[in-house]
Amino acid sequence: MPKPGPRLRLVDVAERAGVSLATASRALAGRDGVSEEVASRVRQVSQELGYVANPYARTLAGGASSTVGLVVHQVDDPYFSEIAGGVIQIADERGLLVQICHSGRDPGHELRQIRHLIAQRVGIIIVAGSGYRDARVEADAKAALSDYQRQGGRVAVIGRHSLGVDAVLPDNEAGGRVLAEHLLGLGHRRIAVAAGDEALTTVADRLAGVAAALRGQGLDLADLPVVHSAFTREGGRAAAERILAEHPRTTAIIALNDAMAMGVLSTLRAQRIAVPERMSVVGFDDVSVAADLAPGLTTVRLPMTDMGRMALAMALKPVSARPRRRSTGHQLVVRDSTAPVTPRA
Amino acid sequence: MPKPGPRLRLVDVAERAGVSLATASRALAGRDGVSEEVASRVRQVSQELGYVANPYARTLAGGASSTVGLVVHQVDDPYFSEIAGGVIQIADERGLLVQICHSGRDPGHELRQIRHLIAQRVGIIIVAGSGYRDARVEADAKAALSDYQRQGGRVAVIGRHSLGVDAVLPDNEAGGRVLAEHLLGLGHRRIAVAAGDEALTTVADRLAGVAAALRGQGLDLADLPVVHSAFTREGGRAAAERILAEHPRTTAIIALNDAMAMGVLSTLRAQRIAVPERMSVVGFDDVSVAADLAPGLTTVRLPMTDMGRMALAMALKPVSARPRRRSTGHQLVVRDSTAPVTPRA
DNA sequence: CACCGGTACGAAAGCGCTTACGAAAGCGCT
DNA sequence: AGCGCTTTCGTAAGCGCTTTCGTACCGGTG
Repeated sequence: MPKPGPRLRLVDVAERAGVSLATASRALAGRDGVSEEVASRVRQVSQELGYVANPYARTLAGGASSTVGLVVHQVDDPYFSEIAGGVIQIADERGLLVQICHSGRDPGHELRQIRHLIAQRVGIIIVAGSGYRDARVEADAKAALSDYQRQGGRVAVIGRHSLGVDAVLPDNEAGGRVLAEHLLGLGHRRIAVAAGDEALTTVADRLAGVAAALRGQGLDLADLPVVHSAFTREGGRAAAERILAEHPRTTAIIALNDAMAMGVLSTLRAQRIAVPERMSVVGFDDVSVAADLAPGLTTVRLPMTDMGRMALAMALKPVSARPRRRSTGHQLVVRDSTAPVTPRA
Repeated sequence: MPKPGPRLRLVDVAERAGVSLATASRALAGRDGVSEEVASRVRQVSQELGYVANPYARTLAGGASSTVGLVVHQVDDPYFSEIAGGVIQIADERGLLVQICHSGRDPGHELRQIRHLIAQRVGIIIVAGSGYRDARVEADAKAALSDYQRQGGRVAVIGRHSLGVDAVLPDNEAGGRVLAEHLLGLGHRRIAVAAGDEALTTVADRLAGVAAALRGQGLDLADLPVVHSAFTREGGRAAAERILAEHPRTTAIIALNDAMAMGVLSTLRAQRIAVPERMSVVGFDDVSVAADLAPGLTTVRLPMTDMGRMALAMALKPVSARPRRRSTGHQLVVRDSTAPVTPRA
């Protein structure tokens, strides 16, 4: 919108510095072919005048777009907003701008967002959040992104392995196993799982970890109630209600993320079921509020902020032949929502 | 970054539709001077080919930048991420992109962010979050924004009244009053306040509301402990610790936002002080997790998502001569963190 | 039938920047 | 002194779009 106005252009800076437009451009871009003396003069004049390049002109002319597009499932979910916080930290340091797009947990919309970012020629795209088990969905996204990379775009994903690009990967399976082992170690056997949308790979992976831990004790996940519902607080509430109704003797609930765990806790509170005395509950992610719930939630910590930082840092590095993968640590955080199983009345 | 590549340009669409570049541009922009027949043909071809305009070229050529810059104090604070959610909803509907900038609660950095967005020529700027009581800070921000408006930029602010632009304003004072009245009504007299950064107008306004309610009962805020600390969970913890140490007979704590309330609850839990039996606690904002805390937090609800939506909608409307103000509703939500005062041992 | 106002379209001029490409100047060498 | 090389800088050609201006053509009028 802003009309041309009397805005400062690169020519103005160049004039004031007594050099040509081209030289000024080179000097500010830090390319060589400019003597250090001239370069520093240009930089200083630019500083004094408070010059800021017009990014539209810059990008149009073939320079790098300094915008990073971040695609998340849901902006107001703490898991994603903590990741966004990390991305924004790095972006701020490098003078990049972050555009956040919301896919609303709809793979179709997500693909549209990605395509739109590409068409917009943002310089970097980061896709955060679980992949989908539907191979078609993943193939479409992969195709769009590798096309984009071929044109020089930078990409990194978080928590998604099937996209053929640099990825930051938490070990969801190990996390699930740790969680289940913790409960098994406390003596729980009647364990139920409040799982998120079945279509998500993250759900499948965490579930696989749970299954592995159970097998270690000679148990089979198939014998336990696994209720799939939305990967949100609301979904957690719904899942807990079903678990309580259909499997009243359950002594522990594994929620596959903290949002669901919060829903589970809320249902338990509503039904006046004491946690951890009558029911142990665990979550996954350790979003920052998890510590402040009552009882404090036992969960597996993922370093979301770092994950965001790592993803952007990876995307910024020179592209390598084959996709890099960095796995994040994870760590069981035991708080007050779990306790040894107690003999029931 | 993306190299020119074989991307679809407007010329391509124009050619395929058998019209000139200029006509195609007009047709897609919906300006008149194009027959409906030609216009719909162009639109259809564009659709078929999946054409997306290059926003850099478009903006450079003087079209409206379709980016909205959203400046918030802290991205990973639920208060702001819920606002962001609302902004993004509207932006998505209109095909706008949202750039979120993080000021880190530093007025200097905030001003830099605003200036940067202006220099970038984003079409719309939304500034969310409390203003500062320092007149210089507000004057600088106001100057930058009105300059921007003079050049055709659209602006709206949320929760800030001194910037001379369209604003969405919650009634912080009334909210503070309602909160204090609720506690007074429950018989509390030894009330402490966990207040945020003194430099923030929001803190001052909410405090003024509390003071007004107290006056209604013949009490004076100056006689009560008001502990200023960061407007965050961490700040809430610190404030609660000081309150407990210095005023052990306190029976109720007013936290001036939910983040602080969560910190307060966390400290109380650590010190094994039962809420609401031995201490009532109230917050402000009703962020979505407030309902899931234990005990459920009594607080004043602000419609954050709507506020984000309203702000963008206002900014999008044709500019009016004088700044518009829309006030938001607020509503006391009583949950389980407050109870009648009980005689102390 | 010449004339005019209006509408539908095309040609071309930028927007502010990056980046070939080429010119000029400095250097060491023969 | 003359040659080729490198370094430093200026000239100019776009990037893909919007928009001004001008042209062609329409129907209706005198």
